Amino acid sequence: MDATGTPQEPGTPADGRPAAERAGTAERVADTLRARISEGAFPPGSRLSEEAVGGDLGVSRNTLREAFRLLVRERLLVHELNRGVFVRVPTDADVEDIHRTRRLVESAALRGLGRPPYPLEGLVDAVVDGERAALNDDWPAVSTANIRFHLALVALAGSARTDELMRGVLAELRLALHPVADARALHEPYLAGNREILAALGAGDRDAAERLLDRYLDDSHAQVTAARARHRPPSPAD
Amino acid sequence: MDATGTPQEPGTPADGRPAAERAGTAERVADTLRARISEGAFPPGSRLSEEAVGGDLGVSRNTLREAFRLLVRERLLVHELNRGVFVRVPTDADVEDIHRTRRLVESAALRGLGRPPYPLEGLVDAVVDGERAALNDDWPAVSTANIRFHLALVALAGSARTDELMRGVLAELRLALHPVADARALHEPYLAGNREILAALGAGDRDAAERLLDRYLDDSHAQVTAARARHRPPSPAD
DNA sequence: AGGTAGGCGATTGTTCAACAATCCAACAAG
DNA sequence: CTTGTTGGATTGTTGAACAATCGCCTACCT
Repeated sequence: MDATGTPQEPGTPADGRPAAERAGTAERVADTLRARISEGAFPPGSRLSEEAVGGDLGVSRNTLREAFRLLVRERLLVHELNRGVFVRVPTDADVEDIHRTRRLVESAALRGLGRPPYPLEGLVDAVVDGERAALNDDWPAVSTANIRFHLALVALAGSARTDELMRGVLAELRLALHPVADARALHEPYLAGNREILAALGAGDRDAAERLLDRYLDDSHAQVTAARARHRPPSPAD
Repeated sequence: MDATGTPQEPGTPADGRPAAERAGTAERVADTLRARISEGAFPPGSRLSEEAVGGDLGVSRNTLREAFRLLVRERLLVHELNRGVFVRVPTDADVEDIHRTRRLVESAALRGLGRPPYPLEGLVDAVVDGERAALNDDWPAVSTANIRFHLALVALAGSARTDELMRGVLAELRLALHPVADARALHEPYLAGNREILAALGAGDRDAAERLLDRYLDDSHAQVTAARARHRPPSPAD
């Protein structure tokens, strides 16, 4: 009946969340919804009806509403009183704020590094995965690997709270990128960029890495904004 | 019956949250609980019974549970499955991570400043309020002003997401500080420190401000940790 | 014809009551 | 003293009910 509906158990929620303690139904539902949103099953702007989603996932309205609250707080959903919850539609101002935050945090993570060598395993893995995905023309996977690269970069600062901030911000960025179809032109350039940053860090040259990162963020912001403008629904004013 | 219970409407939630859109019952309950926790009505470690709190505030269990989820996500409460929600008891590791985050973000906020002059109104207000509160021996208010000072400092970076991170982190810090009774020894030294930082910024000397801030954070971490150790329940291992 | 008030269906907001699952402390048995 | 059991209390989750609100459609009035 509800073949796709029963919320399967994501041993580890696949997004990297530690899942410190046993999960209740609400958080499992939230995990499921988070995954569906980020993979585009619910495009930005779409409404999530309590009845429809609840029936689909096989949970009651009350439990579902608890899950909604969680996702609203992570800015994946917005809640309009008496109108329901919608998948967030990030604005250009959001994209700008996201990049401001990234610049602040990622730069600071590099600047705070001590003396080399640095523990770069996470970065290496992300770069390798990204390049492999590119060979397979799997551009969503390239995007995921890119996000993992920057998460690993922030992880060098060694702060759980900062990591979580970044996880949220990058999830938002993915949301902002969703309407862009041809992910290739958008993600391909950064494969080389990430490898360069990694190489600089491997050589112990923190300052060079910071300069590269700064350029990366400038490029990213410009590219993302341009791509979004290109893919904006044709101006409805005729 | 529930004289103190009825959740009054906090026009603006007093904590500085913008309250972008109309608030539902759950978020109002969350605001009330947040206030009560930060003012110590619910000390860290205490359990929040659904029945008791729900009856006190005059809301149903379901609505209350929605509010609980919100506060769990901001790390003010912890949720143990089938056991209920408890006011968070920050560990020394938490205090360390909090300071790591503060150092990362606050330093980056200063470093990202452009050319002087800087918009320092928020910082000035916080310093003035703090000094006035000190004259009145109102040390909790001094603590609040100190938090406002550092929030204003981060606000110089101009990122809403960063501001929100900091709001949460500083609320956690207040929680970690709660068991410490004599707030005076803890907060008094920072009055002068904050004024120094403000003076450096007023003079346009960003680097000096950064050095002062760094020293402040070192001091703060050491002092907070020491004070917490002093006020820890006598070690039960004999 | 056109704008407006009002009605109506659908959805959310909130509460209530019920039952299952789990925990915990007290107690009984070995 | 340890172990197992039992029973009460609390949370987890559901389903149903009703109020409040929204958006649309229609009928009415000018």
